[in-house]
Amino acid sequence: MPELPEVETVVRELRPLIVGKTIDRVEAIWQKTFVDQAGLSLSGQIIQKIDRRGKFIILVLNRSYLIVHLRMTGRLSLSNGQGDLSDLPHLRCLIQFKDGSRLLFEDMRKFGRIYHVKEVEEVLKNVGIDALDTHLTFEHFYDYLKNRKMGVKAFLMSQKWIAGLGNIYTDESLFLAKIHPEQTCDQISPGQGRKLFTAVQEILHRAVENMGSTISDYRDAYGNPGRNQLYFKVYRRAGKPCFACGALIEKKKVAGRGTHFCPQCQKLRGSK
DNA sequence: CTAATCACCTGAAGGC
DNA sequence: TGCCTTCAGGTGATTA
Repeated sequence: MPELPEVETVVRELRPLIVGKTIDRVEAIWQKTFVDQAGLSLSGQIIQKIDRRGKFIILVLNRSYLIVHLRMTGRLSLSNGQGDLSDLPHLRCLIQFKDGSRLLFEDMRKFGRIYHVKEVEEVLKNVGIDALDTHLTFEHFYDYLKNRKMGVKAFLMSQKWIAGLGNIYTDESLFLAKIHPEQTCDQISPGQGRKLFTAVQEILHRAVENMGSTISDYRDAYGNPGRNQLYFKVYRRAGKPCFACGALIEKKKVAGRGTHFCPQCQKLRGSK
């Protein structure tokens, strides 16, 4: 479900709602959802701030961290504590605050996780720089690309170098940059690389402005869907005409995922 | 190092 | 109506 823009939307919405709240207790309704590796109590700790890196949400507490990953169908929302929890069949974890309100984690498919750790790196050690981090320059980006024999879609999706892109925004970025998803990284020229770098930023910024994309499950912290799906150029448009050239959009499995691209605009290139 | 497959889960959609 | 297969905004482990 959520990629960087959806996670960013949730973080921005939750920030004014939960920063400053004191935790009373955490209840795991589905055991596997909550992974406690901190070895200290959550009770009495105050949420100092809420941040994000890639698709991870980081709650900074006094003496430890809660790190949330929504995976495919996870949702976070704040409840005033009055509602009936039995109305929420997919509730997996609940963070009860001293003021009576609570942060709910619902997740139909049970892939999502909430980690309680003493150090952020315990969870994020293999996660690269955030795709919208202002410290990420083109030179930096191209250094990651240039000697890699991996396909560019797999590279963008991996999270290891650049974090935040998932299946939707990878396909949309590659279309905007006119690069074939199976293009090998080391065959991407500096000029193409520059186009890809700016395409990624443009696609992600626009998606954040549109409060993310909703295909079926994603909802923000208020339960609202995003509207960026209205602007997809290739994602889920297989068999439809390309907006740029009219050729039919293709779909094939690349890097293990359903991948959408225009065979005319995004040609595989053999050399630089 | 890179790619492919499976595993983890539930539910929706399409074919017959 | 119902059964069966496939697919889904993700990622981690394991196997070639």
